[in-house]
Amino acid sequence: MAHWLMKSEPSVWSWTQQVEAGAKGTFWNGVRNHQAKQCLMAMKKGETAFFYHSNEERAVVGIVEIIKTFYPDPTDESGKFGMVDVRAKKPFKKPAPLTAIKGETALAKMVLVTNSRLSVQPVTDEEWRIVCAMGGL
DNA sequence: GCCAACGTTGGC
DNA sequence: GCCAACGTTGGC
Repeated sequence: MAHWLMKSEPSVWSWTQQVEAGAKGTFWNGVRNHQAKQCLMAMKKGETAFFYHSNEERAVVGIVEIIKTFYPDPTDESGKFGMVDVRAKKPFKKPAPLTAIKGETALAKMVLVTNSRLSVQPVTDEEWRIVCAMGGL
């Protein structure tokens, strides 16, 4: 099963809001980048993704689960992009900050490190395991 | 708030 | 089809 990482600015959509959305979850819209779109399209129901707070916080704060696969984003006028639905699965006991991720040599190839601007990205099994451990899981 | 990195747009 | 200009993202 594949793993992912999804970024959000906490001032726009935060982990707290994701948790409040509950088991029903919410749609993850606003992706307007083809690489990110490819990732969204590759996601399968039941797969898991890190929830990363960008900008103000810069840390992985929890895990979300994909509950609905790729479908068109009604807010995209071009009709090219789409979104998935996610629900909060598990919070990190403590956030795994970007600085810690960058300081770990085994994570040097993480997309978060090599292509910081990509908003939805794949995570390898090993990276998943290490970052979960950082988060106290 | 600044700026580097990247993606997109548009003129040629 | 190339590339300069511009806009956006996100780390610092």
